[in-house]
Amino acid sequence: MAIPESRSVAVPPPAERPARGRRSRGPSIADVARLAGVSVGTVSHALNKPAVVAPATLARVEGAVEELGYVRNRAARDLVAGDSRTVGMVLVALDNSFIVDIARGAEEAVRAQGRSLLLANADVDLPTQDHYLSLFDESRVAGVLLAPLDAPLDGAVRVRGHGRPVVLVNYAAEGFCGVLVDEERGGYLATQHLLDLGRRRLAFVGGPLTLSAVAGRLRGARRAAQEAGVEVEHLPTRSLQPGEGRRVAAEVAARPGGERPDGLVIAADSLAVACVQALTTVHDVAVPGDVAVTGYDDNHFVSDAPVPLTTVRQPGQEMGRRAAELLAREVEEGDEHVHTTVVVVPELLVRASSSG
Amino acid sequence: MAIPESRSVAVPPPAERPARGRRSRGPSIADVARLAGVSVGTVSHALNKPAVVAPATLARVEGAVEELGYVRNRAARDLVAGDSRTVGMVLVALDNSFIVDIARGAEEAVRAQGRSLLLANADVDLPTQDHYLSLFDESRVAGVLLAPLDAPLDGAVRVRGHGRPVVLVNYAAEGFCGVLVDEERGGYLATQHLLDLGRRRLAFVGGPLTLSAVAGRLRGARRAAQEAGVEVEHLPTRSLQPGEGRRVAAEVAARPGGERPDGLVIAADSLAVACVQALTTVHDVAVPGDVAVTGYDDNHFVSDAPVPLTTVRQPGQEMGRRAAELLAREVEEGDEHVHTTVVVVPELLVRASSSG
DNA sequence: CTGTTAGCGCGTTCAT
DNA sequence: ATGAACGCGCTAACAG
Repeated sequence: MAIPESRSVAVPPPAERPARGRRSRGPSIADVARLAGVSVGTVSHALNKPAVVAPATLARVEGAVEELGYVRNRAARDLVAGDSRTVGMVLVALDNSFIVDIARGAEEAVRAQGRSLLLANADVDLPTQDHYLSLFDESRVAGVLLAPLDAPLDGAVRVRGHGRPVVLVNYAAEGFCGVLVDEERGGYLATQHLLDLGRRRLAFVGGPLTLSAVAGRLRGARRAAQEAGVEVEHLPTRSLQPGEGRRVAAEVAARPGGERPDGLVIAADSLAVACVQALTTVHDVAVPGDVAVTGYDDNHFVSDAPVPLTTVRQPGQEMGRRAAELLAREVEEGDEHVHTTVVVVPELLVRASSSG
Repeated sequence: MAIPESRSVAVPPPAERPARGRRSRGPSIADVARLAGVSVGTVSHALNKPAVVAPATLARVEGAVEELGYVRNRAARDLVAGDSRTVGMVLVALDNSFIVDIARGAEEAVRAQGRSLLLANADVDLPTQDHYLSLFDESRVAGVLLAPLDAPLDGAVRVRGHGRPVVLVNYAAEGFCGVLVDEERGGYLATQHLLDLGRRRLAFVGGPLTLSAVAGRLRGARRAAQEAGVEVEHLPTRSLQPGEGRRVAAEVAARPGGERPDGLVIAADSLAVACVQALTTVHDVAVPGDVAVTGYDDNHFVSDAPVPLTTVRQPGQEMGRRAAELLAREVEEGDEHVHTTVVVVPELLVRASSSG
């Protein structure tokens, strides 16, 4: 009699390893316990408070960990612990040294707190910024540092609403701790400096004014000028790109001598370097002889530029550090926390573009 | 009769909220289920595959989520899923545009894969690099991208040993997928270019040669020269800092006319910009008239430099993208994966420092 | 379509 | 000093 077909078919052996492309889960604390001949509780103790476990068992556990290549599972640990020692930081972009300085300062301070800092690059895209904010939120990080784009803060508000501390860097908003740089003062310092040099026909170059930093710098320039009893003309730009700097250079050079500014307060180094280069090499206007120029940001290249550029340095690293400290405080204080805003002051760096 | 004291003491009410400084855990899926009047399974469905749940219940669940400010707990989700859609990237440093380009390319490609990219800055410190490698390892990320410092790869080897894919960027090592740039070719291109210009007394500036990238560029320079039947002198530097560039400039300028190189292949823009500036402004040596110069890296500032610098551009963004693609493949293929090294080619950008 | 339930890996009592 | 057992929040599998 024929064996029923359904029985004659060999049962496929259980897959030795997971399906193709699937990664195995790796050894767990239970595997370690089995190999070491102890219980999971003991392994956990050996891992977290080695002091309370007998040296002999400790050694056996360590041996098993080594042999198995065991790695602690952070998801499980965080799940039971209910909190995390990781801080998330979302950055508007990475391509300028100011932001990078902020990140480095934050990194240093966060590590000093015994925490770790994970960075996410929003790359000047609001949806991406919000994506990473949510990722950190869902990951239950201890807190979030955000150097946001100049745009609505819905994502940050939501995270904050979930009770997770969020500290803003280089951006002002109600309901958050924040670290700001005194933009107004930066504009004031640069302008004051040109006035001290005896320059009187001043222009502020930069835009659009929807960039709040630029608007602040312009306000500072106006205040300094007003105190000296002179005017500051505003030469607007559509962006902070070098091309706009070259355009302004041409515009300035084209004016008759008496109407041409003898001092330019420029809102960004990118703009300023291009402007100076165009002025000196194509329009035959001397810097600082005919026109003294200040930039803004102290980008890493401006001291090695053709005409080293006088500029306003923003203390990025300090800002990162302060932000991390504000965050730590907020984590510590919980609900009783009251928000604080730290304002740091920029610094004028005098170089050849204005020191003639 | 006196009531026993132990009974007369009012029992302290259970703490309304956790102890000071402790953060509450926030609402869980169970809270949502309770409020919506459904089971946790249904909530999970509503969250993950909304299609299979009745519109009415879906709405109730969404309402409850909204009202409670519920946030998915990624630790728990990853724990049960056993895998993660996050990729970790450890960067040797953030302060140069090449690395940042790599990070941006990687970010873009990783997002396109439906994954997220988290960055960690090692800040040129090996323990920090290893710390973040372990963090990602414990977090069970899908894989790790590493742009490492020029140092032993123990940490990466360990992570790899745990079965987690690690792709190296800008570093060569056995047992890993990697993306490299052909340094030798970069040196060759720059040197060939100067030879095409008719320059015959060539020098290569840079060091130390323990930097493998610098050594490769020098090899390429030597090969190009050999093919043309000329020699390349090596002018070593102790670092790639601008100061060393100025030092070399002085050294070159001090030589008698006949012994002075008429072509400089310089191993880094930082060095080259400083060298050119010193040559032209302090030593009265014309560039490219007396000496033609090439740099390396295409740092963002060299096109706006005094004398715009001819340089070798490394396709950072492409490298990041390729690395992310290699990683995705390795994640996909699991154990059957065989390591691949992608070599991308640099590109010569001719500018004024050599185009006279 | 919805409810129930069994783990995922770990830290933590509480006994022993 | 060690072990057993519970629960963190969630998904998947299955039962209804």
